[in-house]
Amino acid sequence: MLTERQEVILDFVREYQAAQSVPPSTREVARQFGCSQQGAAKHLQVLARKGQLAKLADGKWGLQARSVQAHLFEAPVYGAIPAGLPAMQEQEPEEIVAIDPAVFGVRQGRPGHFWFLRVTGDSMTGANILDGDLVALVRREPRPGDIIAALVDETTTTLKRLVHERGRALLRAANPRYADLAPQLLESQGVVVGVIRRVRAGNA
Amino acid sequence: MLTERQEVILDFVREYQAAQSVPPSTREVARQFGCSQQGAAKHLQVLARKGQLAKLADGKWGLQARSVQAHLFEAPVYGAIPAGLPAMQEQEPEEIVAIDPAVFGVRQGRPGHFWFLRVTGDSMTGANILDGDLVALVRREPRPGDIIAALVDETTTTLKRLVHERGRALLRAANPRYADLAPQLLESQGVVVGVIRRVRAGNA
DNA sequence: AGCATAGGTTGTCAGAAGACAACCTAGTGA
DNA sequence: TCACTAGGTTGTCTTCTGACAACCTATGCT
Repeated sequence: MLTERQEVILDFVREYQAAQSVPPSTREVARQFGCSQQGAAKHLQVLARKGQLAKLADGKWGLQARSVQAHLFEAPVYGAIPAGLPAMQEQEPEEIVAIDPAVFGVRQGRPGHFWFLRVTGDSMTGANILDGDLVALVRREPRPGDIIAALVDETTTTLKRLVHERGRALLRAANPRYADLAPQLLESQGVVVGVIRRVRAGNA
Repeated sequence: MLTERQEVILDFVREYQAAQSVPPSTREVARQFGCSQQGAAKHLQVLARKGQLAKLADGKWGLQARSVQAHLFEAPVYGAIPAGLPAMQEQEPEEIVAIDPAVFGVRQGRPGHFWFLRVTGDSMTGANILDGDLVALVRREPRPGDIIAALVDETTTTLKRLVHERGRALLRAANPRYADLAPQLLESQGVVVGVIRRVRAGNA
């Protein structure tokens, strides 16, 4: 639908508006892309015609506050983090949710600091975390008692509680059907700070 | 800290910016309050000096995008709704959370349509809703199987599942220790669409 | 009495904004 | 070949913006 050129210009407007709280002027867009004011103005008009931008109250071309803000509070949702932490940045999130991290007591951090994992399986039902739930995670050093997203076998991510017993670190599921794990190398991808569950009509 | 006059002007700027995505000009503020442009300009400068507003990239006085947006996605959290539904609007929320209702499959609605209730007690632990959780509710007609915030005795709000048995509507707790309720007059304040739980470090 | 603060006024000005007109150049499909 | 679109150019114009200067008037504190 959008050409490449239009795409990058739209991105610029988005970022500018998120940072400056005010859409860029046509001349600023022009300066950024090394073209004339009219060139930029035409692009913005085209983007507006295609529904990506709107003419705001003061005549400027920009995004509605709703759209800008959606990009400010958004946190990525992953289905699983197959490889190590560095790969997280590169991996495409399954979904994006817009929520203020402060709800979970997390101050706005760098990207990659706060993220969500969609829970699969019933290993944490004892901690009232169900299949399909979204768990909020932060990147920080896990403490005993924390529920963490742990990387085992370097392939899959599982949610387990970190416990210390007889001086050893163990991963314990909150479900008696699962045995403890005593990994050689314990890699934590994040510590659970919250749970979000969508309740559908009339489910059990 | 702020005078009355400054308070209402700040409110106007906030609302204007949330609606228009762009801060009002000094003249628009002046027009709104029936004073001169310079009168408005002075107020805005004072508000900026007091840290409530900032001078934005294009010279306008307005709020940062972060602040505007916080007011867009926010939903009220109530501890309990003592009186009937109409009173909800008037009651002061216990807290405000910023979250996109779309996370729970709710399209942005009128104010009062989407709200949160802080759960007290253990009557819904069987449905994995714990004491201290935030449940997201929407105002809509409840269907059998829904968990609803029900008003009983016209004083307190309780969370119960709506079930139909032998043609009668019952309120059933998700905890065997509580008996079913068969109220004469069933008033639903909202239907649960989601749960938010803040998980603290190392809790059980 | 003296002085700072909140709130207000009128007039004027320079700068920056978007818009318009007119024209150029590839590429693409009928 | 013709028409349409994407992308680009240079001028020029009007309108709106925030800012400045200068001054007025309460209130309230010292």
